[in-house]
Amino acid sequence: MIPERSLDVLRAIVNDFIETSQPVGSKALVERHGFAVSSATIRNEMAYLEDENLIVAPHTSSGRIPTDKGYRLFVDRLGEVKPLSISERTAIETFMQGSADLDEILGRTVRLLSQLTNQVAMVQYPTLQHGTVKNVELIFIDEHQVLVVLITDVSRVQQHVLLLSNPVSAERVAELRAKLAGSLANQPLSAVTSRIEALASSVAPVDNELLTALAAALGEMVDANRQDKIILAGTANLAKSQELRSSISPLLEAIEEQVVLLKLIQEMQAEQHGVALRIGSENPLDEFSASSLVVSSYEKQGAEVAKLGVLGPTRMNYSNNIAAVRAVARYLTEALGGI
Amino acid sequence: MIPERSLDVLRAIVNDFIETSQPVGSKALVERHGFAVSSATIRNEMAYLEDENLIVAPHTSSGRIPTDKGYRLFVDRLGEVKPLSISERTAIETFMQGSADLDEILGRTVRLLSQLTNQVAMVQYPTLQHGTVKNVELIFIDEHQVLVVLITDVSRVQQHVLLLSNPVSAERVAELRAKLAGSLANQPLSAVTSRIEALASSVAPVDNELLTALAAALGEMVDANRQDKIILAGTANLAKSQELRSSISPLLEAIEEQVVLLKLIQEMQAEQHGVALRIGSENPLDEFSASSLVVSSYEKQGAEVAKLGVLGPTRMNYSNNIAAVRAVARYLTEALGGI
DNA sequence: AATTGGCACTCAGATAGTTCGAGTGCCAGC
DNA sequence: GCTGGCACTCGAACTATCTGAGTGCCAATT
Repeated sequence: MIPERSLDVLRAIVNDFIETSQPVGSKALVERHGFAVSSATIRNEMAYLEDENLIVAPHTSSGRIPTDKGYRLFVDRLGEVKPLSISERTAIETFMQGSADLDEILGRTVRLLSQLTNQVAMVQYPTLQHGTVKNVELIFIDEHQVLVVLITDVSRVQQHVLLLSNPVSAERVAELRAKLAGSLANQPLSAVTSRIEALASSVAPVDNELLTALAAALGEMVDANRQDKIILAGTANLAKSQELRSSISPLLEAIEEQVVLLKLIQEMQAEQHGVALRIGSENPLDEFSASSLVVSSYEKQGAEVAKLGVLGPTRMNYSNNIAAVRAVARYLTEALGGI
Repeated sequence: MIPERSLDVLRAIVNDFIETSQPVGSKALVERHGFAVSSATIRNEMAYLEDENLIVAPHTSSGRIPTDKGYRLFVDRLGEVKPLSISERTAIETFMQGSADLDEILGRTVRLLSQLTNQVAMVQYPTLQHGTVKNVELIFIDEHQVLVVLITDVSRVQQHVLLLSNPVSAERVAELRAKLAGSLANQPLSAVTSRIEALASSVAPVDNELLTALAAALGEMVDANRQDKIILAGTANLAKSQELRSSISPLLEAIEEQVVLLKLIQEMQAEQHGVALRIGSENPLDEFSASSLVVSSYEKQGAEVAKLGVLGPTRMNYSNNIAAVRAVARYLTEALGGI
């Protein structure tokens, strides 16, 4: 077990390093934190922490900086998540106010999170494995085009235009719409495919092309719900961070390649505070070995729907960012309750 | 007028500098381009070009690099737009194949353009100042929520959820939908607001909240058509360019701030080759003073709908990029003809 | 009049030496 | 167990020197 005072020293080192981004030395530590011992004693502590791989000296006889393991211990045991300031709180509230549309809410959320943390913020679109159909609409555009709109229970609206080689009449579309609505309303998404198949027998053969196209489109929409896109904000913050500057290009590529990022945040499990963390080399991908991820889930009607979080250098203000991510997730959950 | 040989020298300098990104000297020029004169003569030419502000020496006695004015002269008079290679052509064709959905087409387009040019690519969503309404749909979600769907003549589909404080019945919504469809179908977008006002007198006062909300929502959607969003791809390429590296953060901010970027490309006018160019300091914004923009319009049914282009360092391969932007704009126009 | 060879000159970049000081590790003494 | 003291280390900053690519200019050549 690591003694209490050593932990105090580690905490001080992490805090100072986060603030100054300079390796921190024994003397500065004593001065800034009012330790009741001399710098020599702190040096001994530091030697011990270095043995434990919690801190490291970038070169002989310079101050120490935390290792990933050190940050990990810090967030697990030492960081108090400080509550947001009042101004931050009101910022969140005003930011979230008066938006009804899912796209707009998520857009605001991601910008808000980026502003609060000064990091790259990301918000995943709600996934709906266990969602249900609220409504399906067919809209006649012209005789070769029909618009399908799928509305799910988080007020997510998806649309797709069907292109038909055989002409179809507005009446037929209206007819099919009625059948469809009756058959699919309030069904779980997983049942959509089989329901449509069941419908196939009850419609006139002329409508077969339409129905086939419909089945394919709805299948795709349901799939798209399973693993969906991420929206980003504040990528410029990456370039501001000294430590990520050198590796910024592969990082940008990785986060632009949504699949990678989705997989990454998907497999993160919430720890304490209801927030999931990946620090530096804990990330499976090399591109992320100098970055940390702070991720939380948000909910809609009591069910987890997707994740949001921030990405930044390992030298980030964890207390702040954890608090911000948690708060924003909570506000987003709240905002989604209303739609 | 600038003599022919001086122009040859300028062309050689631009080409070499684009290739090597090193200042180019008189000796290297003679060697690489088989000029039939000695390096001393070339030096005289270079002194002349420098007087004309077409090239500049980063420091006394190093080679020269083109100025923005030099690039401008190059693209206006000296660059042949080389046709794309066959492999590039087929890449475009396969890339564009088999997509029906506007979102998907534009998404593919922007990634394609980024790949072809190795720059940041951007595609603006179609704007519809002069568009017409194809269809308006009201979809009953529950008694406090109604979904409005607006379909315009480029198969652009926009949606918005209305939140109502007073409950509304499905029947009323259906009723209003019928009226709405009759009143708005095939009307120009600009007429939407007045049409809705006209409708106000003919509906029961109970529906007033719905109608007001509807008017607001449609107004916003029409507005959104006027100046709409841009999608980006390949931002990682910014970081790869040596010359933009230092100023990458404000640049990222500027392009993430869509409004700025939209305004910028909006006011660019096509020059020769049907492509608009802004080179370095020709851009009104300081953030862009080290970058060039290559922009083209694309069309839908013979009318310009929006723009696309690339952003990169002033030291970019203009011949290539102009060709790529032009070709992609053409293919996109073609692809949009089908939907 | 244009071109050329020649030459002095400039300056960024590389290499090397020096100094400075923040910071360390360790030890003897409290 | 803590502390003051001290020798030691090494990056950063500064200076000096050298090198070579490249220039500008001029007198000689075509």
